[in-house]
Amino acid sequence: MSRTEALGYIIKREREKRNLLLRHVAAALDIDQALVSKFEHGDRMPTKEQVVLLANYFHLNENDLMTAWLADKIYTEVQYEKMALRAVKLVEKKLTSK
Amino acid sequence: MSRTEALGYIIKREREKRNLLLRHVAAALDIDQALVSKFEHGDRMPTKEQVVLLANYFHLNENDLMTAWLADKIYTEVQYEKMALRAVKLVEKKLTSK
DNA sequence: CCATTTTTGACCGGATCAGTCAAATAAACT
DNA sequence: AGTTTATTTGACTGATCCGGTCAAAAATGG
Repeated sequence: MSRTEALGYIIKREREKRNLLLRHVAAALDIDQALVSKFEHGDRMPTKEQVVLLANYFHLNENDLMTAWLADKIYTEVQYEKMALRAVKLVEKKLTSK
Repeated sequence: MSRTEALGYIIKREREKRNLLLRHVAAALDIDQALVSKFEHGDRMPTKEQVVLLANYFHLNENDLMTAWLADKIYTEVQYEKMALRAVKLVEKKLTSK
């Protein structure tokens, strides 16, 4: 139970919109349905490959979903850090000038 | 040999400025001197506790060094990702509105 | 050269994390 | 109510990641 996950919200919303069961998504990714549930709740992160599969399966823009996934990973890493915002801004600067 | 590390540059510069040997820093942190060398080259990351020790040892601002350390960790995670910049900006937004 | 310092590679142990299974809980339907 | 189906949760596992060490190799410099 973590609940900070953008990707989780996205795929859960999409799944419910299409009236699909966890089992269906799980079959498409060839994983346990419990794992899909955990993706949606953010207590397991999908692999990069699974993000691509999820995007295809739900007909979502791959770059958008990948961005959400990456952002979740970063956020998880820095969320309790006092210097989080400064660090993120520093990285942004570095990426921009690359 | 990675060379993207801000923290590594900082402590190496500081160490040389004060004419200290790796062995001295290593003793202060109670670790192998090889590890300190790797910190400087960015192929091992110090722990959070070690960052504090390094800041104290070199009389550097702890928040500054911690920021560099965090930024290095983030950058390492996203540097080869196409969506890195978008993700980082998203995290920044989330941190700002927290 | 020789002594000292730094760097590098191989390896180890612990932590982390995706993944599974089964039990527990929650929805949904009759 | 009870029953079935769907979801969530916890415990556990195996593989990968990463801090750390040691010793050898490569620099540095006197």
